[in-house]
Amino acid sequence: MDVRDTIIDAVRIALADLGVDPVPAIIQLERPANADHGDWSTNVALVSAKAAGLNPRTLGSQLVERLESAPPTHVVGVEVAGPGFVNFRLAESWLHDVLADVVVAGSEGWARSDEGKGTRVIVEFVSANPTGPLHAGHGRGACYGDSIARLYSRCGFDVVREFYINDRGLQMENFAASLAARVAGQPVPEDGYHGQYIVDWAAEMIAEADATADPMEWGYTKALGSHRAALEALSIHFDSWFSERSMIATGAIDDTLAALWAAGAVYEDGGAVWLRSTDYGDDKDRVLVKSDGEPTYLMPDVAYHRDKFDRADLLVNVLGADHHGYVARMHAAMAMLGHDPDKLEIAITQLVSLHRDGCEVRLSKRTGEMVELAEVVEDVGADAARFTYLLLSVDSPQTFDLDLVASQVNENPVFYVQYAHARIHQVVRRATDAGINRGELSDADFSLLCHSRELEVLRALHELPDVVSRACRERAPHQVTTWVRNLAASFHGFYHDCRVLGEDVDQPLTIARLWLAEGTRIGLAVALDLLGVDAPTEMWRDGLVGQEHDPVSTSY
RNA sequence: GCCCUCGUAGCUCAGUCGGAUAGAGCGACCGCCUCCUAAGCGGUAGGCCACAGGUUCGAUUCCUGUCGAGGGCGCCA
Repeated sequence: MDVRDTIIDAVRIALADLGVDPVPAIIQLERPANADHGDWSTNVALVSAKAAGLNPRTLGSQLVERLESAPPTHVVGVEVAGPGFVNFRLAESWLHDVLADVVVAGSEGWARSDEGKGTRVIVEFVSANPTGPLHAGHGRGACYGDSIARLYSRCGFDVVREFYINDRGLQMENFAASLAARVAGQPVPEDGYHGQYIVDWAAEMIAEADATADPMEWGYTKALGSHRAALEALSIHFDSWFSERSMIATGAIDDTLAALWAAGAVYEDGGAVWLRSTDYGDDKDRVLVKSDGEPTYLMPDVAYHRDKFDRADLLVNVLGADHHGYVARMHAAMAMLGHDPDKLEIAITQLVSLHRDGCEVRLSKRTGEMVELAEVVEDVGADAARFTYLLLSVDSPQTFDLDLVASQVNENPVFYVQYAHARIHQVVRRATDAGINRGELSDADFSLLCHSRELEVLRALHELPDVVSRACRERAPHQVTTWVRNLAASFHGFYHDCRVLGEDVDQPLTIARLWLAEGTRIGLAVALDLLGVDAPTEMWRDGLVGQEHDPVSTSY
């Protein structure tokens, strides 16, 4: 049982004994910023003062009296402070119990939960049109979407990663026309795609000497292949690629339109079919079928989401901020089809702006100015790219300075974290060489871990389950990034100040510290896995290769 | 004009489910390798948490407004 639950239960009983009615449903217990305020603190006396008919300080004092008479496990001090906070001081033994919990759970079990209770969730992300390569901006949504999928999995959801392919419509036609024009040696149409890649792909098409190839089909295959390759380079794998065209074949689009008519959700005006999205808070009604009889992008999209609701309990879409306007209309459409719009969660990522040579590069396939995602990954490496994309909250716009990132690859915080992991493996190897093994958990004496550096690492490890749970709930993988940087910092501090091996370290302490390293390894492994970043067992900086090390392993 | 996100140290950003003295990295300055990888550790300097009101015992955090930045407002996607 987590020490917090023990304390909260004791507080609840004490409040009831004092006649506080009602006892608050939620009793907040938090770790004070200031160590002088103890290990854990509750504001319950401030919150419940009115219900108790006492001033907060008095209620706090009475609580302290009660709690001191029968202190919960690990609690060695209770006091009232400030305006009425009740602060708990704990014996270090509570952190030693945490370490035991961590190593018993292992990297499979620690910070894994059942919160999702098997809820089926489809995370749809990237979903870039197959009209050109992915650019650096797509990388953010790609890494973000994959990481929240990992978080959902770890929290007990049943997750499908899905890529929706807009493989028909006006943009596809423009793309095909652009490709065809280049193949024929003619200028690209005004509203076509003007990127260099069109030139390159046209040349490839000619080189393949398949004159009969349909530019749309050839280009579609080419673009999708390039998407897969770029994502693969980031270790992002989709479980499902859902084709817009497939819904024409299955009749899903027609069925959906019929369902909308039946629900009174649409009307005809000026030869077009409109969705009554204003009934559900949208700015204006939206066209589903154009007056020329062609569907807009929205029509198949509505059908697609209807299909997803047949397959899952919760839909999560990752979209760039430039698609924000889409939220209200899709919620409206789902509500009108009888689905709970709250089960369609749309995560908006603020845009990535790219700088190269000191200038901003606008990312647009249509104008042709772009930096390919594959190029970024090649330049900085998959781990640095992923970590960088997941460094910030997606609510903040991100500036990616290619020159800076490329020149400072070795200063990327990802290496700081990975190095902590590599150090752990290194010290274990050294211990093994010296004939020292952690042995059985039950033989270790964790009470020897009382250095402030050691306790700091243990406190960080204790936080991980909460961090993961919250990061999942808030769909905020950057919280994991922040946490793992902090764990790495605590570990490096420990490693610097506390020697694990050596003649001046008693064997029981060495053993206890090896277990601490193992606990840290588990924390790093769990967090890095959630971020999709490798946890290398060794890293050697160029030029620092020791003679006992194989130069081949210099890049981890 | 309306909608979304944001405004925190010189720079890039955490923190904000309301809590006690607001943090990190980079940059600047000063230190630490006879010792498990110095890809490491420590110290100093640096803040009207954009501004103004409101709610509260308590606001950087919640609400309203103002200013500023980015994005959106198409029978494109």
